[in-house]
This record gives sequence, C-alpha cells and structure tokens, in this order.
Amino acid sequence: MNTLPAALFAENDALYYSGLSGKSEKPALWHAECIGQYDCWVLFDYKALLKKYPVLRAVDQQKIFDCKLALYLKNPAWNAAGLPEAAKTLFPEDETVAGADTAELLAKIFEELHEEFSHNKLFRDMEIPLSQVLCSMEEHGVCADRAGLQEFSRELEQEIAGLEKEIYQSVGHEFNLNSPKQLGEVLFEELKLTPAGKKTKSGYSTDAEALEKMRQQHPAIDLILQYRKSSKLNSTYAAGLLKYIAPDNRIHTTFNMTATATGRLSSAEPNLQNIPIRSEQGGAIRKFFLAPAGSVLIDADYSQIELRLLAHIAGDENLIRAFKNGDDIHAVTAAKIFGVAPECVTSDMRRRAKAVNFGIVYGISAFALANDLGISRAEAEEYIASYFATYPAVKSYLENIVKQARRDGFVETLFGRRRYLPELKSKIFAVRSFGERVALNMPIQGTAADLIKLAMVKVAAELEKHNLKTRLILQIHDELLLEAPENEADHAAMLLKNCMESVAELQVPLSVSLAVGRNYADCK
DNA sequence: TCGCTCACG
DNA sequence: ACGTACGTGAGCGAA
Repeated sequence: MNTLPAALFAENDALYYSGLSGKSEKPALWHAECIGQYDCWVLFDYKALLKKYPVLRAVDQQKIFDCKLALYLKNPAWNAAGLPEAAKTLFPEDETVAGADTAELLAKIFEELHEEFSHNKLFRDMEIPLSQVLCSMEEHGVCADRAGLQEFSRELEQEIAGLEKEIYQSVGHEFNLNSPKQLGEVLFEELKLTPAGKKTKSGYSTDAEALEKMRQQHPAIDLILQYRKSSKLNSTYAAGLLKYIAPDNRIHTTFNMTATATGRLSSAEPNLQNIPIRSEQGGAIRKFFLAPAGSVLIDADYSQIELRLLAHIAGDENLIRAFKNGDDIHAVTAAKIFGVAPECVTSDMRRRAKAVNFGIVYGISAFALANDLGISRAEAEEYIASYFATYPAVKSYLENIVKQARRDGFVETLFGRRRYLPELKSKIFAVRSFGERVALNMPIQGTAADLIKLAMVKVAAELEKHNLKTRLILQIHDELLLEAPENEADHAAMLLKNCMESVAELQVPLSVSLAVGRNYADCK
C-alpha cells in the first residue's frame, strides 16, 4: 500500500471497497501489490474511474494497468461492458469465474494480460494517455445554446404537425407515420404504389432511397420524405440534445474507447459524432454549439486521411505523387479513369471517381459501385479495372492483404492494432466476402484512428506545456474541435495543425484544414 | 429486444 | 452463381 498516494486511500476508502464489492457494471480498481511483485494499479475502465475519482490523476500513468483496454487491444471483438463478461470472454472454459469477486477477476485477467500489454506501445503510449485526455474532454463538455435549440425545436414541431396534416389529407386517413410497417401498408396496399426499393424481412423498404424513386407516383411521398427529415432533426437533435444540456449549459458526451472493431472511438449519450452537416436544414443544428463568451471554436480536419494512408500503405507511386503535388485526388483519379486531360474533368466525372475512391477504401465490389452510381455492373467493372491500371500498387496491396489475412487470421494497422477475421473461413459466400472487405478496410480506417489518437495525446500535452487554456472538446474521427480563449486562438490553431500534421512521417504529407468560428456552423 | 430508418466519418 | 459497399449510435414501433 505504500506505493499509493495517501490521499487516494484517506479520501476514497469507498473507492477501494467498491472495487471489491463486485457490482459488475461499475468500474473497478484494485491494487496489484495484493498479488505480489507488481508495482501497479490494476483496474477496469481507467477513464470512468478518473472521472469518478479525480484523485486517481495523481497516480503515475506508467503504473496504471487497465484490463478493459488491454482486452480490447487483445481482441476488439471482445467488447466487455463489465468485469464478469470480460472474464468469461477471456476464460470461456473456466467455471470458477462465475463465483469470483471483482478482485479475483481483476487478478486473473491481469495475470493473463500484463506480460503482453504492460509495455505495449498502443497500450502505454496511446490508449492509457488518451484515457486522461478523453476524461477531460467529457468533463469539459461543449457549450450549447439552450434557448436557440428550444426555439428551433418549436419551429420543427410546427412544421411536423403541418406535414402530418397534409399527409393524412393526401392519403385519406390518419396512421402512425413513424411506423414503417403502417406506412408500407398505406403505400403498397391501399394506394397500390409500385415498390421501388429492396425488400426487408417484413415487406418492402420505405427508406429514403426507395421513396425517392417513387416520388412521381403520389404527392404524399415528398411530404413523407420531408416529414422524416424534420422529425429526425427534432427527435434526435433539437429536442433530443436539449435533454442532455447540463446545468453548466454544456453537453457532456461519453467517448467509448472499446466499442469499435477498427480502433475508432464512439460517442454516446449523446452521440456528438453525428451532428448533421450534409443538408442545409440539418446543418442549422450546428449554430447551437457555441464557444462561450470570450472564446472561439477551432475545428481541424485531416483532409483525405484514408486515401493518404492507402497511398502510404500500398506504396503506390502514382497515388503518392498526386498527394505530394497537392492535387485534387478525385479529379486526378477521374482524369485517369476516364482517360481525359485533368483540365477536361467534368464535375460528374469527379463525382464518379470520388465514389470509386470511397469504394476502394470500403473494399470495392462492382455490384455495390454500380448500385451507388446507378450504372451497369459491367460499367462499374470497367471503372475498377481502370482504377487498378492507374494505381497498380493499390491492386497488389489489396490482393496481398486478403491473402495475408487468410493466412494469419487477422489484419493490423500500421501501429499493430489487430482485428481477427474468422469470417474468411466461412462457407457462406456473403460472410466470406464481408471478411475480405473488412481485411481491406480495417488497416486503413484503423490506422487513421491510431493517428488521430496520437495527435490528441500530443495536442493535449502541447497545450499544457505552453500553459494555454485552450481545450480539446470533441473528436469526430478525422476532426478535432477545440475551444480557445480569443487571445490564444491563433497560437492554439498553429500548434494544433502542427501537431496533427507531424504525428507520423509517411510517404505522403498529412494535411490539416483549419476553421475558426463563434459556433460550430461557422467552422466551415 | 429487434428491425427499420437515418444522422455522421 | 453468389449479392454487400466500411465504421458507428439514437429514436421509434412492434413484438
């Protein structure tokens, strides 16, 4: 016990004992000295414990061993909410696990994992330090305009009520518009409209893509589409976010570090990684995310990070050259695919090339590309063939990574984060194909996730080193949002951009675009 | 609890 | 011939 800060025990006896009392979903803490030679804290969910017991910040990070994070690095498919689940996952055969208390479970898991992860770089230099950064971000939160959201929500409610009325008039009776089942019955049985979309288990799809195609068939369709948009906007974002504004006028999300198969973070309660931007009506929500008086928001985006990583990982000279030149990558790809001079690329050609680029990162198939672009499969195949002719090293990389994944049973990021792919052994074609696409995608998406995590740790350390009051507040996969006092905004912005761009030396430059504004909508 | 739908990167 | 684009979380209705 003498290795612990006295305060932790003096002030937080409850901490120690609650860890032992064994409520499964609660974060748990245990001191490894109890099991002998290890001078470290063994715990489950470091970030949650930091939040609950701020005094834990006084403990040297090097002496922290978070079983939750170690398990996640061992296998990201093991997303255990609590200790008992974690133990069952790690020791599926072991029946003693069921009756064990928290301390025993922690000791068992620790003994299994400490050798592999105590000095692991992802664990030590990325996830553990990131826990502290994320904890601060969650505690700090993002400032929200309560009155503005209330007003916006009222407007949406009025619009929704009007649309409802019009729709009921148009189809002749009332029904529950929020029920896909009832909507399907109205459209396809009563009104006898021709389904345009795919089938679902319970009937024909009424999703936006299907309804778009049916617009001509009935005047209610457009109204329904608008109803869906407005009601989503209100229920999830306007009224939805209002519920999360705390007394400090800020929204405090929770970042989950062990939720995804690729190494990305997720954000929940509320999810602040899916705030609308693509539509004008939706983007209005961003006006209500504010910088407090005297501060500004700084938004930094990695541009094309996944394609840059593809260039680096595949080592494709043509792709690398394009990024070194600072070219518009979709336009360059369009010129090559369609065999025209770069200055002759039309916006439609660029749009198609962009879809091909996305497809490559997702694990391309002619079927899906054809569907996305509304072209024939044969045509999509030609696009893909031209793409591979243009970027031959990408082609061989994609072939090799799948072979390697079949051989090893897993794929990895540049930093060694692993994802196992049992799907590759499936006898079912669709399952196997899925495994192949994941083998292509995970190293790229996962490396991007690794890079921004490292950048966050670096940015937080630099801000502290320079005694700046600027704070990280959100991470949205390839984007960081900061809150900066006006008088240090320029300094913080430069520091941020430099940190993000220099986080790794690759064969292509990393490029970060900055935007500053009084609210999130102005950061464009 | 699950399926559908839809918001984001 | 097969038939899915990769990764998430939330709200809602229907069991």
